[in-house]
Amino acid sequence: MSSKPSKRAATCYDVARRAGVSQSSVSRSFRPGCVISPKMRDRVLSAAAELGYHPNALAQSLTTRRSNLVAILISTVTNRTYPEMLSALTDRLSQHGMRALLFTSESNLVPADALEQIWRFKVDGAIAIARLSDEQVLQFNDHGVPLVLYNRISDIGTVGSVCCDSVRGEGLLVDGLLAAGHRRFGVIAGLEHSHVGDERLRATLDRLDAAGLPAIAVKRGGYDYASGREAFDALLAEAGQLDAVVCANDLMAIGAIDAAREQGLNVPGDLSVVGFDGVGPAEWASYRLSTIRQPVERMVNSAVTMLLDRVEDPDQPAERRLFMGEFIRGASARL
Amino acid sequence: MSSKPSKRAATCYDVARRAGVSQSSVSRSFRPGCVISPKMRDRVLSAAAELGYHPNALAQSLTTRRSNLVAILISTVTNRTYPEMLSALTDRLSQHGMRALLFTSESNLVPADALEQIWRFKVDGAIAIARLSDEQVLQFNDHGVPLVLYNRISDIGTVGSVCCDSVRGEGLLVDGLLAAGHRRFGVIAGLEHSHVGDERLRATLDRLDAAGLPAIAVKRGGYDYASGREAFDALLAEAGQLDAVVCANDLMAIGAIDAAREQGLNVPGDLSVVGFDGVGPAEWASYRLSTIRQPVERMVNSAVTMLLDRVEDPDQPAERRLFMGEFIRGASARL
DNA sequence: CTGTTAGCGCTTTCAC
DNA sequence: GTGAAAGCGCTAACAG
Repeated sequence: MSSKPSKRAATCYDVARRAGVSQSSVSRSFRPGCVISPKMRDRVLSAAAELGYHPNALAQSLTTRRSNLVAILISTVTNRTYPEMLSALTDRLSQHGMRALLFTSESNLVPADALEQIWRFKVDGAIAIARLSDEQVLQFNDHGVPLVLYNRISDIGTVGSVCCDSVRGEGLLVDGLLAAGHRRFGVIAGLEHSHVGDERLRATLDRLDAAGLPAIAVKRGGYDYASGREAFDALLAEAGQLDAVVCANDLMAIGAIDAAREQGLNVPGDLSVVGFDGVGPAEWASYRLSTIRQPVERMVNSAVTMLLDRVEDPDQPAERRLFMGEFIRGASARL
Repeated sequence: MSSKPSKRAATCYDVARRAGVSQSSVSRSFRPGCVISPKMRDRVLSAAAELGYHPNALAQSLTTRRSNLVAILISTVTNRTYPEMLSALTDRLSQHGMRALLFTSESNLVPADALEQIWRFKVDGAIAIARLSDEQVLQFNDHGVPLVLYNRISDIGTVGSVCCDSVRGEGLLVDGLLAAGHRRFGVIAGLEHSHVGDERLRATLDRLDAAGLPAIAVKRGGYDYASGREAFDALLAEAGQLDAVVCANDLMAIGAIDAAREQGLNVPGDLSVVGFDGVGPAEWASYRLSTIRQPVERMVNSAVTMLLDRVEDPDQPAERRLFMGEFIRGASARL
C-alpha cells in the first residue's frame, strides 16, 4: 500500500498493459458518461488501483481544451475584510468540478504578471474581487476568458457581474436614520476608484440630499479598522457634533465606534454608526452593528453559475445581477 | 489590439511560422537561461506579441514534469479566523514562480476528493493548514508530493512543518498571569484532535500544574467568537469566580471578553483574559487583547522555502521549524 | 462495446 | 546557435 519505489507515476498505458486492454479503454473507464461495459471498467479500475493510477488532469486539459481551472483574483485587503467570500467561492467551484487558481494582490490593483499567468494556465474562466482596469478587462475578452466581477461592474467588454445593491442598501440605512430623527450626518467613504466605495458614497449622499439634509462632512478610508478610526477623528474635528456616521463598510464602522467611544461618546446614545457588509465581527456584542448583510452564499452561487454558463456558451450576453442585502437592525444606531 | 476573431489561441508553431524560424527556437526564446541569439529572440518575441501568444503552462508541465502548482489546503474556519495567512502564502508562492491551487474544506478534515484532485493535477507540492489524517499524510508520501504542515505536525512520513511555539507562547502568558498574582484559572481550549488545540491546552495545564495552581475548569470551543462566549459562560457556571481565562485563540478570547462584560465583569479589573494568534481584531480598542502574535510573514516564508527545497530535492530529511511568537501585553489582562 | 490512429502544445535529445 | 524528430499522458475520431 505504501512505499512505492518512487518511480514515475503510472500512466494510462501502464494500466492498460496491466489490465490487458487498450489504452483508450482505460481512458473511457475514467470518463463519466462513456460507453463501456461494467466488466471492462472493473478490470481497468482494479488495475488502476493496484498501480495507484490517477488520470493526469494537465494532459486531459491539453486535449479537451478545458482546464477546469478558474482564476480567482482577490486583493489582500478584501480577503482580510471579507474572508467568508473565498471559502464559499472555492467550495462552490469545486462542487461544479472546477479548481480555484488563486491570485492575490497586495495593492488594490491586479498586477500584470498575474494576468500573464492566467493566460498561460489556460483557465476556463475568472472571477475578480479586485480592481481591474478597463484595459485589463478587455484583455480577458481578447483572450477569450470569461470573466465575472464580484461587487464591481465594468462597461467594457462582455463581463458578467454580481453585486450587492448599494443604492437600496444605503437607502434602507439612511431612511432608517432619517426616520429616527438624525439630522447631522457624517460619512466615512471607501477608496476612490473603488466601485463599492463610489457607489455607496453616492447612494448615501444622494439620499441625504433628497431629504434636504446634505452630509456635513465626508472622509475616506481604506476599508480597514485603522482607517475607520482615523476617518472618524477627522470627521469629528471637521464637523463638530454629529448625529450619525454612515460608513462604507463594517470594519471602518467598527473603527469609528471605537474611536467615538474613546472620545467619550455613547453609541448609539450620542451618535449612531452604520456599516455595510454584515461580516462576522459586526455581530459581536461590543458592536452589534446596524448594517446591511450581503447574501454571500447566494451571490457566490450566482457568480459561479454565471461564469460556468459563459464557459459553456461564450456568446451569452453579459449580465448583471443585483442582490438585495439584508437589513440588520443591530444596536449601533438609534433606529 | 482587441477583438480577435476568437479563433484558437496561437501556439508556438504559429509563432514559428510567422517569425520564419523553427518551433524549437520559439520555445527557447521563452525559456530563461537558454542559448539563443538576441536577434532570434527579438524576432520571435515580436511575432509572439503580434499573435498574442502565451506559452501553454499545461503543455509545459506535461513535458517538464513540473506543474509549478502548489496545493493549499485550508479549512474554512481557519481562513475566517486567520485570513492574513492565505494572502501571505499565495503572495510568497508567486514570488517563487508557483501558483496556488486552493482547496477549502468546510469540515475541519480534508475531504478525500480534494486529495484526488491534488493527485490529478500533479502539483509540485502542498501546504496544509487543515487537519490531515495519518493515512492522508502517508498518501502524500506515496504519491511523491512534498508536504509542509502549517501549525501542525505529523510523525508519519517525511513531512516538513512550520509551527508557532505553543509551549513557550502559553508559557509567557501563564507566567505573566502568575507573576501578577492570578490564582484561579479557567481555560478555553480548542477542538480535540486539533494540533494547536491540544498543544496549547497541554502547555497551559502543565504550566499551571507546575506552579501548583491547576486549572479550575476547562471548556472546549470551535475557535470562533460564538464558541468562546459559550465556553466562557459554561466556565463561569462551573467554576464560579475566576482570576484569569486562558483561551486557545484570539477569537474565542474576544468572545469570552464580551461574555464576561455581559455578566458585569470588568476585564481586566475583575478578570484577565488572554488569547493566542495576534490576529487583526485582537488589537481593536474594545479588546486590546493580551496575546501571542504569530510571526506570519516569517512562518509563511519558511513554509514556502522548505517546500520548494523539497520539491528540488525530494530526499531532503523532514524538518520541523518552530517560531517564537511575540508577546503582546495588550490590556485584557492584569500583567 | 473495443481498439487504432492522430494529434493537443510543448521540451528534449541529437544532429548540423 | 539552430532545426528535426520523438515523446509527455491523454482524448477524439474512426473502424470494426
